Amino acid sequence: MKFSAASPSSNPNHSATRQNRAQKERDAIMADIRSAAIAEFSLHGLKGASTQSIAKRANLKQSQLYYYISSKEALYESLLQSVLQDWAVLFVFDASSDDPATVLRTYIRRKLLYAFQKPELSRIFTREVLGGGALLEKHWTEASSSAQHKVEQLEGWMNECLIRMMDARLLLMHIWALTQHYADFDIQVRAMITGIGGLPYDEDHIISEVTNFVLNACGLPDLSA
Amino acid sequence: MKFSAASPSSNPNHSATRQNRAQKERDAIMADIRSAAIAEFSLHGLKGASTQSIAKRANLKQSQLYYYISSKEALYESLLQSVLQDWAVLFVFDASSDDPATVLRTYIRRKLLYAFQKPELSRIFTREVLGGGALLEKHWTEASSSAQHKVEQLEGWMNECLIRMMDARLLLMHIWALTQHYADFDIQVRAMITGIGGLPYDEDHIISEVTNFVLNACGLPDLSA
Amino acid sequence: MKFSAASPSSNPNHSATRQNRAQKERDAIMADIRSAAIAEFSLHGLKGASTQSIAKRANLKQSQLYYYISSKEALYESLLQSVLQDWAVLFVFDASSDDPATVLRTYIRRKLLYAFQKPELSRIFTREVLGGGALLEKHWTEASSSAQHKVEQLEGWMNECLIRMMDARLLLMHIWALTQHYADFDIQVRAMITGIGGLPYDEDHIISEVTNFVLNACGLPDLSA
Amino acid sequence: MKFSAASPSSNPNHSATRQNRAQKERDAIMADIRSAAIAEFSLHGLKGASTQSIAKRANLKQSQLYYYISSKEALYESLLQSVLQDWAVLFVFDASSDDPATVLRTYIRRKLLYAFQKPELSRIFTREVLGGGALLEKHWTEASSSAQHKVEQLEGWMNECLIRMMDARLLLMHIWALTQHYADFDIQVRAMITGIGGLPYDEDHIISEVTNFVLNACGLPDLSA
DNA sequence: GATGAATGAGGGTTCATTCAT
DNA sequence: TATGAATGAACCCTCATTCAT
Repeated sequence: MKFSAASPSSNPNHSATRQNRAQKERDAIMADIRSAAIAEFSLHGLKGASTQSIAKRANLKQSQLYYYISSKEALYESLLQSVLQDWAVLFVFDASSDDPATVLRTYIRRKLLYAFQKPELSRIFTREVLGGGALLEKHWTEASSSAQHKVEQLEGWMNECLIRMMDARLLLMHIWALTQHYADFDIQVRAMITGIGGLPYDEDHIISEVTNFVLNACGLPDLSA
Repeated sequence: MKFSAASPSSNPNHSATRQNRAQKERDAIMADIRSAAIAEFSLHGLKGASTQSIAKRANLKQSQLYYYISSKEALYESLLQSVLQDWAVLFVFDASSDDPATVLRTYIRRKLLYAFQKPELSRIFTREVLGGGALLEKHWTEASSSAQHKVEQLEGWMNECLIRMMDARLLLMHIWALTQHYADFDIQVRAMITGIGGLPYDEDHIISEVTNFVLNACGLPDLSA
Repeated sequence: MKFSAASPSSNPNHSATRQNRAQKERDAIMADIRSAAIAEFSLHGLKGASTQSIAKRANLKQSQLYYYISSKEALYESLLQSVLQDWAVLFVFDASSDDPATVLRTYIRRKLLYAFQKPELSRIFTREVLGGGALLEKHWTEASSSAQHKVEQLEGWMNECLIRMMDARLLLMHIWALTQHYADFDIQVRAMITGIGGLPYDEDHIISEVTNFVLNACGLPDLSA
Repeated sequence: MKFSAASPSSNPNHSATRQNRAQKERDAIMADIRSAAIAEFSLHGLKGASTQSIAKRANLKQSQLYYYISSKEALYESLLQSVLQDWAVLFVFDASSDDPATVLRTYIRRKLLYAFQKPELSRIFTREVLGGGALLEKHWTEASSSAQHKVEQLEGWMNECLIRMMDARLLLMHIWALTQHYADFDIQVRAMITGIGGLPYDEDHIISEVTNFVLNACGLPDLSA
């Protein structure tokens, strides 16, 4: 770094390379820590997860862990922020279409895919919510206005009679509940609840079922059936 | 002790009465403990909740607590069983009617009322699920067959074309997700998510919105609208 | 306790006695802890002293210690307050006399006796001062007004030409420095400083020397010489 | 590195120059470390101060620090020795005069100036003394004989009736206590003690007051008054 | 049955120091 | 020489549970 200005390209700079490598190492370790933390926090929550377990899962000693993080709480909060940031992107209605069915279809699909791919992060969020959501308020803000936006669009469609008249805020919440469910509840648990073990829960199948469920609920009979 | 003033000598049946009263006292204390435990476990989970806080919330000393419970885990498990038992009753389709709309309406109403009245117990269940549900398997069984039952009834309705054709197991799950949501997510958090603070979330309003949502999703247009 | 109203004296009450004994036990243990803490804090300061050592010195396990105290800092602060309270009493000019020599003589004697008897407590104070005295401000207040009082009395004497004219605040401070010295510096260290080991530092001798030193400094030639 | 721009090739005497410079650099860093250590040790003591804070205050990494010191204790001891060496010089009666007043005046002035200029070093000494002074014995020796010397001179004056008759060793100690006080006790703390906040504690004023105090105590009425 | 006390394990975090590069 | 990383001990404190009275 100190030398990067001196010889930018002529000298295949030693220390810069080394630092680069070190940075990569560090990033890799940080990634390990984050994923270990996601696993542990998602299973046990902030209080219940131990830095011990997180360290072990990341192949570090407990004291090594503190070389990379400043505190358990800080680590937790940063993960929480990750979900919220991810969602700030997903929680958006596609502006490229005006058709309610299309917009909702895309929205639900995205939300579910995220749930399938990162169920653990999602669960950290839910756990936080169960605990009262004290930490959420700090990092919310942006998502809030996004929700307001969507509510208005839904209300617009209702006024144009494009979808069934209903409480738009609750509609949004229902979609949220349906999709979030597939992150929070493990395949195994879902199987238990429906009472039939070891089913082939095909993701595409779920996506289409949820989508049709919502569209029908909005008074948009699906053409696929 | 508390009773020494009541009937010191009138009743000759000493031991029986005293035992009776002791039993009542004991039950009252157990109830305190359970409700304290529900509060703490619902907020912090099994690992996160401390016997200390539970005892304090129940107006007991920590050592007194152990006269009534055998361990923190046992207490936790017994609460978990409570929810499951409660649900074994609620998770039943009313046999007195054959009309899908009526049956679903009742079912949803019951489930939501339970969510509104005992959100904390519900949350303990969700927390357990988030943790992988290891303990659930032990106490499931009965609920499982009940679910199977309902799935069959739903499929019957579909075959008779009384409700839209769809994956009955997922339908059941969607209803579950929608209703459970209102137990797990506090009013305050729901407000945050929809982005509008301090709304008057009328319970009847929610019940009717959820019901209409599901009925429409099942292809049963509501007549109330 | 619950029964103390019922039979105040007829019944040699069991639980009351037991509680009394328990209280004594507890007081004895607290005294052990305090004296252990005084020793450790006086040697190593707040940061440097470990709860481990304090516990060991008080014949307790580390976790037992926390049954009696709420935190290391709280224990430390309570000791600090002790000194200040003690001093609030000592740091007072005897009102029963108007003679400067007598008043100063008594004052110095008291201060030195305290230094000889509780040097460790005194040292905790000095250590705190060395660290900047952040905690002192919280518990000061009363001593402050007492100092102001004394300053005024000294100035009164000066105006009446009973003692030499000088900066009264500094005079007070000098007395303070001289007396405090005998608490802070161990006999052994004092010997080192004056360069002669193992002297018979007779307390009465010191008291009279310090007193004469101050009286002479105030322009009050001692009659004893 | 920092010097690579200075004289890259002009001077043929490469290694010698570089070594010279390196030495200077090293000395500069050592000075930084020492002053950082003085600050930290003076605030928190040996146990309480962390190599971390020392390194940071010296603008070094913690591991870099160990190129210059062998251990925290060694660093501490070397500082302690510094004070003692400084004092071996100051703790000396000026031989150019025979007049007690002049000698004492000079002595007190020097001691106080040192206290005002290097209060932190002084405090490290006091802290060590409070802890029992174990480390002091190792590095004492020379100061000891110097004290003995002074005691004899004081006793000489007493025998010649040039100053009041008193315990010479204690007289020396009193002077020491008075002067040391102004190093150990911060202006802020002194203000607290006298009960009047934010006063202009003029150094010259203090020097003259302390001097007069001692001279009067020795039976040498000051002429300045 | 109730209470204060005991206990050993564990949890989060910091520290002094060393090592490899 | 400088730097990030490693390490094991220590530190403050809390916990679940048991015991004696």
